[in-house]
Amino acid sequence: MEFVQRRSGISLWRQIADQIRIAISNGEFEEGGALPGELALAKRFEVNRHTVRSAIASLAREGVLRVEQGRGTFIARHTKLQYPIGRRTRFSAGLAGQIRSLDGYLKSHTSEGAAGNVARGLALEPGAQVLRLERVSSADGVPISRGVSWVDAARFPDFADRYESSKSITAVLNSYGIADYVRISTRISAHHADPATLEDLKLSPGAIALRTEAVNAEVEGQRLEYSHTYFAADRIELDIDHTAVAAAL
Amino acid sequence: MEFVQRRSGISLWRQIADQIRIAISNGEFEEGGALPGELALAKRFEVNRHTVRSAIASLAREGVLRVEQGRGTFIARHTKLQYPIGRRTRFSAGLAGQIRSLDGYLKSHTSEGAAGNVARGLALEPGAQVLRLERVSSADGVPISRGVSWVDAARFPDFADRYESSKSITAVLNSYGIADYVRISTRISAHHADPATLEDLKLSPGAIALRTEAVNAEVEGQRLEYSHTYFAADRIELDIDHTAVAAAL
DNA sequence: CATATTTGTCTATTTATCTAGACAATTAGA
DNA sequence: TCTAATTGTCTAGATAAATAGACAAATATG
Repeated sequence: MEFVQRRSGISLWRQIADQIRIAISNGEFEEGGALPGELALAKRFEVNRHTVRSAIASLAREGVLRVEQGRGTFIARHTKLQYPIGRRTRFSAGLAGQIRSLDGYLKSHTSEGAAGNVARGLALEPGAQVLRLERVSSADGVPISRGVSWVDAARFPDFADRYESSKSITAVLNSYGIADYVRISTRISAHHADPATLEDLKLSPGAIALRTEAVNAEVEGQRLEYSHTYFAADRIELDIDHTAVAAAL
Repeated sequence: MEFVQRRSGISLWRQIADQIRIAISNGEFEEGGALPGELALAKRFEVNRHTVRSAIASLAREGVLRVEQGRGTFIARHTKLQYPIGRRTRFSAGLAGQIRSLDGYLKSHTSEGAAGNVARGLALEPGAQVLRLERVSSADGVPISRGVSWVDAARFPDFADRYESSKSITAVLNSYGIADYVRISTRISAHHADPATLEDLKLSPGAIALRTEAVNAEVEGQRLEYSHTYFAADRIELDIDHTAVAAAL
């Protein structure tokens, strides 16, 4: 937590806010503990006190800091959610115990021809008809992920209707007689969030989206679902337990 | 690729550059294909032509775009490296075939008392003496990751010296008589890169670091190495193959 | 209660970013 | 060779970000 660059396209207050956020996330401050004073921070970053105040104000708006006149500035929120990924990944089960409520809504569902990556993921011919479902999930009222899923339209003709009533991929697959499924592959990347993701996850420009590209299949290998999921990187991290994968077999 | 926000702490040219980068990464343009003209982009983003030019100039400096007066602006680079992660993850082997050369250097090595997370990762008592190695790796001359590894100082007293000559964790472990090891867990998160990472990976402020926190152990479970690795998110993505994990058993 | 320390608010100034317009230089094609 | 379309360069002005300083308001402490 030391330097800021000028003329980089990122305002100084934003760079400072990012560094404070990282420091908190690294555990350099206790939850509920005090941040150094505005004058101390201004000296440390070699900027004006007002610039530090802008950074603090933005973190306070996000709920990361709590400011009290005459007393100081305090760390309000600390931890990220942990989303386990493995052969037995299930969206809702993974976060159980970490949050009080998990809800989501189906934002849109359309039928379309499979693009290259979708066709590859589902092992279909390019152009084959697939259903595209877009959903947004929130934990305790805070949006955490935006997901786009594709399934074979021929095999799951009314997938969207069934999803709308159950709100769970697992339940819908069960209703089609699929008792069990496993994840075949997960590809992870990170990007600056695109406008659609910024809006759905209520993020501000420059925020980071952790993206997973995943394929779920029946135990015998028949492809079921291909998905892109965008997580708000400042609210969640992905936890891959290789031993659990082995045990699950 | 549509909107930019003012007063967000991210300059307009930077937001536009990020969105163009995302569009290229999503495959919306052919490699070698032309970007829309500056006037068209200015209209699309509802900004002045000069603002678009700033965005293009920064992407050209990075080597993402190539600008030719009178002709247009073209996509110069396209693909990201793919770094496989699984129970048998090996740093150097994973990128074989994707790049011509892979080299790294040991930036520092020190001895220190194990902090909480390090002690947990290595299953040692907090405060136990551990070696801390910091290394930077480059593929074809472009830095792609910065890693910090910790090992038990009692068990591997001259780990750093051996690493310096072989430049490979696997080789050093072999030299200690450890023929095989497996990855127990990987935790993945994404952050704005901190100043040290920005410098080591030659990134500009606002760039994204994909971070893995990993534990490697002997097949019988004895902990060997705990590490934090920061990847330049615009140059590489992580590829988790759950089936390969199963096969490796 | 007096004092030091903290955050809050105001004004003014400087610096950086963005807009606006004009015209030059290069290229491709009719 | 002429024209249209592209990127390159320059000047000027408007808007936003950052600096500088003064003082108010709230809090904790001796």
